[in-house]
This record gives sequence, structure tokens and C-alpha cells, in this order.
Amino acid sequence: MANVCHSRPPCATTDLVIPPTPPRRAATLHDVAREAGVAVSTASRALTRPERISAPTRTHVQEVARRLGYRPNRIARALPSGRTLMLALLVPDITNPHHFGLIRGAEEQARAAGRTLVLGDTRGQAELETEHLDRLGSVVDGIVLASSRLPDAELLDLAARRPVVLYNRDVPGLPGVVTDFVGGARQVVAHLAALGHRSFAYLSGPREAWSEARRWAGLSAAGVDHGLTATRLGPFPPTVEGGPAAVAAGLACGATALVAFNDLLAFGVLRELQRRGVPVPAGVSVTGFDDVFGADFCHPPLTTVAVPTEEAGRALVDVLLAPPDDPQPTVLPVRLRVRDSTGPPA
Amino acid sequence: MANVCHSRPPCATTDLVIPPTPPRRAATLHDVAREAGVAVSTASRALTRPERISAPTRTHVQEVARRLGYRPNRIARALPSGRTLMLALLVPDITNPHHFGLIRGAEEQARAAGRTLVLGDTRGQAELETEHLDRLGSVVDGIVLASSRLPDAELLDLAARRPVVLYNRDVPGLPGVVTDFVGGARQVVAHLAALGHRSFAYLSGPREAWSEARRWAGLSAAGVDHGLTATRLGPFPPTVEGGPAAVAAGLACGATALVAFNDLLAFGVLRELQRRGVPVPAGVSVTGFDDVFGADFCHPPLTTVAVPTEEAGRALVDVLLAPPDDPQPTVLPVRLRVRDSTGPPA
DNA sequence: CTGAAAGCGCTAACAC
DNA sequence: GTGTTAGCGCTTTCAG
Repeated sequence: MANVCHSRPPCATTDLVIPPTPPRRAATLHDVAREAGVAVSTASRALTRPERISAPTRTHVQEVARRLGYRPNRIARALPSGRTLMLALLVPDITNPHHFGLIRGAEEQARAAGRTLVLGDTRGQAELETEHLDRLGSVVDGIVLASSRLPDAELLDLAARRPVVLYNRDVPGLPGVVTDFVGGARQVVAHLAALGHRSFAYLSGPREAWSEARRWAGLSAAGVDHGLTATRLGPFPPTVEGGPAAVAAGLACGATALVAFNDLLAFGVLRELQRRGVPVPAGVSVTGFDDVFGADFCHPPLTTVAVPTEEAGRALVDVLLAPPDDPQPTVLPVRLRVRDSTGPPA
Repeated sequence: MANVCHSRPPCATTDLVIPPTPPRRAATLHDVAREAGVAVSTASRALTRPERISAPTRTHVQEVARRLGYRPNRIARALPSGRTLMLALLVPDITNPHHFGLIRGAEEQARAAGRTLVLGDTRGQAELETEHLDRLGSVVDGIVLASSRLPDAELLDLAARRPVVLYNRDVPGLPGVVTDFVGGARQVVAHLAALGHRSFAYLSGPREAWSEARRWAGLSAAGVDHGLTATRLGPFPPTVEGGPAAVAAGLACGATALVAFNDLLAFGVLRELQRRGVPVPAGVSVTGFDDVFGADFCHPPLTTVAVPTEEAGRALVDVLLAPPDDPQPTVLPVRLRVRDSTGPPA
């Protein structure tokens, strides 16, 4: 039995006899074909294009494949076709609840389209984003980049190689979906104005983030519209850890309302305020952005801007799978969710 | 110029002249080699084993590669070598904060080892887990399965094909790391007993989860040790949505303490209790499991069992990369974190 | 309907 | 050092 494959040594290539014994190593299509007594091309078709094969051969091959425990090698399959049926979603921070909906929505839509979504966390660092892209880029059929920190040029370059869609980032010529930050900002300011505030401090996030600029633009514009003076403080880390520094700065400037870059930072702010014994909203009002998990059970429940993230996730994958001729970014409507962290100024 | 590759049609294979014009399609190693006037193997080595190539050729090839914007095709590279430098981590629920640390730890360790970690969400469904495995299985070099819902046999079968490590699941013969649920349960019960409780209700999670059985085993054992009567209620969905049903059952049985399967369920319980106007811990004590994001700022802050998840993530990847001869599961110590949701019985 | 053969892009012996 | 060549496992013309 010269050509029976044993566990370790690679198979000898000189096959003279057809052995009935299945090889112990992962069964390949060749194994199935040989065992079934057909050509590999026939075996291939029997498994992937059943309609082009006569019923008897088809079932026989499938039976043999099953018996051998054959599993197609996705890598080998992807080489000729160039398609892996995998999509990638890169987020700057997978622990940010804001991305939950995005992930869920994207995954659902991907699955519905017969694709598998793989996730990558870039930690908000361009360097890691590039690394992921290098590794995954040639492996997936398309990429969703959430809040990418990469320069426009690199994004354009990437998009020239394979389908790319952007979330909360606007690069002319590239498709994507963006949150209506400006509208959200206006709603926050209008709410604050209605409450009687005359000014507010914006606790800003990463300057590299495209969304940071959008938020501030909306906030300052709405500020002049409503006659509120807006002060931009920071940047602070967009996490609960950013709280202490943000509170220190916010209180120092005497603001009656603190508008945080996102909910995570708002959570940190709330906690720090509590530590300092500053009552919310009696002493100072606080707002967030995103309406993430926890915003309704923190203390006090947070007034924040809700973003339809699941919808965003679905839209992103849709666009990835069927790129529009006109790459206009879709803009997602948002809604202010008033809870207990905002009230009239002291 | 017969062999200049144009955008669409595949390259003609009969090259007679060496054209100076780089092809517009993604540059391949062949393009680089041709353009640099060397053999593909030389080009390959210049890019991946620089030390085995003379300085002039090496720099020349690298320069040409750069100019052509050459990016190695990971798929093609993986075919002969069988290695993609990618690792997969499949979790039942990516939105469960419990997995954050796991993901972070695993990702860090993977990166340190020069690997890229891809994440998959199985939604706690065996079916989706299988699907992910089919797709990713032959693409990654190893797999971390968190709280797998697959039967032992399938796991064993999978492990025969490629490296697999389990998180919170014990399958004889397979390496993994597990949380010390029994120890955690004992700490919870001891704490409750010290507070003066005489009984408690366990709001259980998915029966299919291996960890569910472990928790209950620890809880009931500790119950007899401390002379507390334990009642197992449920199962309830291990999410905040499970709260109402769990509270209804818990209150109906007259328990003075509610021990939730995990923090997410505990959050839901807290919220439902508040809705019903039942004071915590004055009316009833509540505990969770995991110490996830939010446990310290929910209302009231939750007494729960903290699990060193980042450490788990790192350990998991370590084991994946260097499988131990003896696949004894590593058990992770846990610590009870006492906050404000527990107190003496009414 | 089935088989033979040519690659997909890259790496790795094995020569020169 | 560098070039030649043979695949990795699969899909896909192209014949028969």
C-alpha cells in the first residue's frame, strides 16, 4: 500500500493503485474524486453545481464526500475565484457599546447575503488599522471601515483595490453612511436653550475623528442660533476614563451644562461629578451622544442623542454588496432622548 | 505591446518582450519580478527573506515593488504554507460586556505574536457557530471558542483538524481556560449568609451553557454548606430583557436575595425592581456575575463576581499558539466585588 | 454529462 | 546568490 497517507508524512505522489483506505489527513477534493472513481472536476461540480451532474454520480460523490468528512478548503477555493464570501468590519473600539448595533446590523445583513462578517478592532490607531487592512484586505471581498483614522489618500487607494464603504467618515468619491451629527447637535442645544441655559461647554473627543469636527460644527452653529455661548474643551479620551479631566476643565470654566463627545465620556463625567458631590442636573446638566448600552440605567439616566446603529450596519453592508453609481453618503437621522441628566441651570 | 495587461482582460501568457508599463490590475509578484528583471523566486525572497539576497538586487526589487504598489496576496501565500497568521475568536454574544476583556486580551496577545485576530458572533446558536467555523475554519491558523454550544463530538472533530482552545467549556482532551464558577458561587453564598439571608433564588441562564451547570452546582453546594436553601428559577434570557420574567418568578417564590446568572440579567432585574417600586437592597438583594461594564454605575451599583477576562484572553491565545502536551484546562480565580445591591434581609 | 488540463499567486526545494 | 520548477486545493474552460 505505497500510497496510503499516514498521519504525518506527505502523500507520495506516485499513485499506481487506487486504495480503498481514506487518507487520515484532511480529505481533499482529490481524495473524494479518487474514492468515488471520478475526475476532480466532476467531484467539484457534484458539490458546487449539482444541477450539472447526473443524479447517480452526484449522489455518489456527495455520499463519498460525506463519508470522508470532506470540507472544502476555503483558501484554495478563493484563489481561482478571488472571492471568499467574507466581509470585514473594522471598528476603532469594539468595547464601545455604540458599535453594538452596527455590528449586529452588519452581521445580519451579511449573513442574509450569504457572507460571513469578520470583525477587527483598530483601537483608534491608524497604524493598527493599516495592519488589519494588510492582513485582511486580500482575504475579504469587501471592507466596512467605521470611523477610519486613515488619511483620505490611503482610503482612496484602498478603495481602488476592493470594495470599501465608510461609516462616519466622508471622503469624496467613496460610498458610506454618516450620522447626522449636526442635526443631533442642534437638538441638544435647543433642549439646553429651552431649559434656560445661557452657555455650555463641549467636552471634545479625538481631533483625528471626522465626527469630532462635525459635532463641534453643529454645536457651535446651533449655539449662535439659540444665543448660547459654546466653549470647546479638550480633547479628552472618549472613554469613561476621560471623565475626571473633562469635569475639571468643565467646572473650571463655569459652564452650567456639559455636552460630552459621547456617552462613554458622559458616564465618566457623571461618575466624577458624583465623586465630587456635584448634583446632576441641579448643579450641572450633562448630555451624551450615541445612546449606548447603560445610558438608561446609569445614575442619573443620561440625556443623549440616539443613533439608529443597526440600521447603519445593514445599510453599510448593502452598499458594500451593491455599490451605488453615485457614491453619495447616506445620512442617518438621529433623535434626542431626554432623560434625567439635564435640567434648568442653578 | 502584446503583453501589456489592460484593465479587464486576463494577461496573455505568451510574453516575448519585457514591457516597461506596469499593469493596471493589482500588481502581482510576477509583475514585480518582470519589472525588476529577476525571477519570481528572487523577488519573493527579496521581500520575505531579505538576508538571503544580495544588497543591490534586494533594494532594487523592493524599490520596484514599492513603485508598483505591490501587496502580497495573503490567500495565495497561505495556500502553499497553509498558514494565514490569522486567529479566530468566536463569542456567543459580542455585545455582552463580559467578552470585552476577553477580546482585548486575546487581541493583544495575538498581535504580540504577529497574528491577526478576527472575531465572530455566534449569537449563542450552535447553527451559526457551525457556519462560522465552516467559513473561517480553513482560513485561520487556530480558533478560540468562547462558551461553545457545540456538542463534545463536534468539538473533538474540529480540534482534529486544527488547533482549538475552549473558554468556559470543558471537553476532556481539549485545552482551554475556565472561570472558577464554583469558587465564585461559594463567595456569593458566603456573602449572603454573612448578611443574614436564609435562602436565595438563582435566576438561571441557558441550559445549554456549560457554565450554567457549573454555577448552579457551586451555588447549591455552597447553599448546603452555609445552610441556605437555594431555589433554581428559569431559565431566563441572559440579557437585560430577561429581567421582568426573572423578577416575577423571584418575587413569587418569596426569596430575600436574587442571584442572577450574569450581570446583564442582573441589570434587567434591577430595572424591573425599580419599576415595581421594590427597594434594593432593603426589599431584596441582587447579585450578578462577571462584573461587566456598567456594574459600577448602574443603580444601585451591583455586587457581582469579577472575572479576570483580559488574562483569560491572553491565556487562551497563548495556549492556542503553544498547545500544552497535557490539555488540562486552566482555571481562572474570581473575586466577589461587594457593592450596594446586597444587604441584610428585610 | 464527464474528463483533462491550465492556472489563481505564492513559496520552497533543487539546480546552476 | 539567483533561476527553474513543481505544486498548495480548487474552479473552469475546453474537448470528447
